[in-house]
Formats: sequence, structure tokens, C-alpha cells
Amino acid sequence: MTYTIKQVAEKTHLSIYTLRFYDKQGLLPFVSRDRSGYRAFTDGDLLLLHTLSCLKDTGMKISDIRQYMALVMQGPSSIPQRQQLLRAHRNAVLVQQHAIERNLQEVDRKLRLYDSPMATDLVGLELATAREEKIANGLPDPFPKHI
Amino acid sequence: MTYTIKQVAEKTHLSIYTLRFYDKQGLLPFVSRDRSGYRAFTDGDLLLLHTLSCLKDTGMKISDIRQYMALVMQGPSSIPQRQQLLRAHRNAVLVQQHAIERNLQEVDRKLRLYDSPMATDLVGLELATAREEKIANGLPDPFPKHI
DNA sequence: CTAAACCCTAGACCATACTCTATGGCAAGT
DNA sequence: ACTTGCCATAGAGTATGGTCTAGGGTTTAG
Repeated sequence: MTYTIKQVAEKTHLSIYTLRFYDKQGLLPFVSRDRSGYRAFTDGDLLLLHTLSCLKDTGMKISDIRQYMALVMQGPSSIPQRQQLLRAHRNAVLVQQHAIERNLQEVDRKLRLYDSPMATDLVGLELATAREEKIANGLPDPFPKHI
Repeated sequence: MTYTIKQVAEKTHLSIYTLRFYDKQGLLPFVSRDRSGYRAFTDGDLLLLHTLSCLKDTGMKISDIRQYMALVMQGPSSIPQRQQLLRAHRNAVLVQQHAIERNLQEVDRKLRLYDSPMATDLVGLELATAREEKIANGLPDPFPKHI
């Protein structure tokens, strides 16, 4: 049993365009063609496509995915390089996740401020201070006159 | 005390280019100009730039940051809209973080496979199976003959 | 045998977020 | 005054990751 590009698009939630784009970028060296030149995806191909999606969805760049897929094509001898690539990626993702977590905590702080009963006063004070800071430095006040 | 664009670039680790780009995109409506038309950043501006960085680094799009900054300019009356914007963003980020976590677990699974003592055998078997699947479907074998 | 519904490629186009170049004004030291 | 080093804008260029169109072959149901 093989699948057409349309069937694979439905299964993977990638568009046909994206699948062809990935193929053009060398991300699908494992996909064979039938006698008419049509891509024929096997179940094994779908597994590799799933791996591809995991890498893509964790932010791996196309050039790195291409490299990984090239290593997969080479068979078991490339396992050490695959490990190196995946471990580097895993680390980059974890670093990124922690950075996002930290930044999101600042967003949470803002949300708590806005939720507070004194939010209007505090925000108003902040604005008044910013306004005065501009004026104290001889700068035009960029804030609109509140009506 | 005010800061030039160069000093702000050093403090924020954003490039001068990026700062000017953000201004052009309407992300810095709070920054005033001096008599020469030079941007003069105040300490209050730096706080807003910090907020901007938090939003950017959690993946908020420029158009949404612009909207948030426009709300900030309007003063305390826009607090409800700010909450709505930040909460929507916070949710999107959390969803994204969980998706990444799930996908990273699949990467971890691969890494454990490659770490296992039977890695070579298992990967070799996988490749042999994929190869047979192609042949069984009358397709060319895309894998290189291993030497 | 023909029409509908697929498939293909090449290459143009788009969105996003910068990054840089060209050109010129301003400011401070010598 | 002049050189150095900032500042400004407009607009071109780059990188990334798609998305779509044009032109053409294939397959399948009627």
C-alpha cells in the first residue's frame, strides 16, 4: 500500500505545497516515484515524515533537517552523527523553552498588575511619571492628552 | 538623563538597526526626539522596551506588539484591552510550549534508541524493512547501497 | 474518447523580521 | 573650519519558510 501526496497531506496536516517544498529542499530523499513520476509514500515514509514534523515543530531549521535525513539515508553507520545533531537540537530547544518561561513570567506580572484593584491608579501614575520624565528633559510629551 | 540609540542598543542587546526598524513599525510611539530629531530614550522608555522584548521573545508578532503599545499610549482606560491581548498571547505561548514538549519527547525517544546497545541492529532492521516495502510496491530503492 | 480529478515541475510571489547602504545633517574636539 | 563620530531617513537586500500559478502529463469513470 502506498499513498498519494494528497492522502499524505490529509494524514499529516501539511499542505501538498509544503510537502513538495520539503521534497524540493531535500527533506524527503526517502520518497520514491512510481512509473509516472508521481511520489509514492509508504508507511515507512510516514514514520520519517512524523520525525520530520517533530523536528520542524520544535523549531529545527530546514538545513538541519536535511542533514538529519541525509544521515538516516546512510543507514546505521551514521548513528553517532545523528546523536550529535539531535542532542545539540534538544539542548537548543531546552534553552529556548527556559527563556520563554522567564519572559512569560514578566507577562504574568503585567497581567497581575492589570488584575489588581489599583490597576488604574498604578498605570496612571506610571504614565504621569513617564510624562514628567520627558518634560524634565526638555522633550515633547508623546502621550495623547487624555479626555 | 536620556540615552542615545547606541546606548540603548548596548543596554538591550538589540541592534541599532532593529531599534530603528521597531520605531518605523510603530513599536516605539513613546520615544521622543530632541531638537535635532535624534531619538532620546528615557528610563521609562527602557522599561517599555523591556516589556517589548519579553513579548517579542515569547514570539508575539510585531503587529500585536504595535497594538499593545498603542494601548499603553492611551493610558489606564485601555487596561481591559491590554488584559485581553496579553491573556490571548499567554495562552498561545502555553499551547506552543506544550506542543514543543510533546515533540521533544519524540526526539528523546530517538536519542534513547540511538543510545541503546542494539541501536545499530534496530536501525539496520528499520532500513531493511523500509527497503523491502519499496520493492514490494514495485518502487525504486532510494537508499544507497551500503558499502 | 472525453472530462474530471489527480499528478508533475519551474518559478513567481508572499509574509515576517530584520539588516544594510546611500545620502545627508549635527556636534564636539583640535 | 574641519575631521570624526554620531544621528537621521528612505529604500534596497537578505533569510526563512512557505504558497501559488502556469503549463503540461496521467488516470479513471462514464
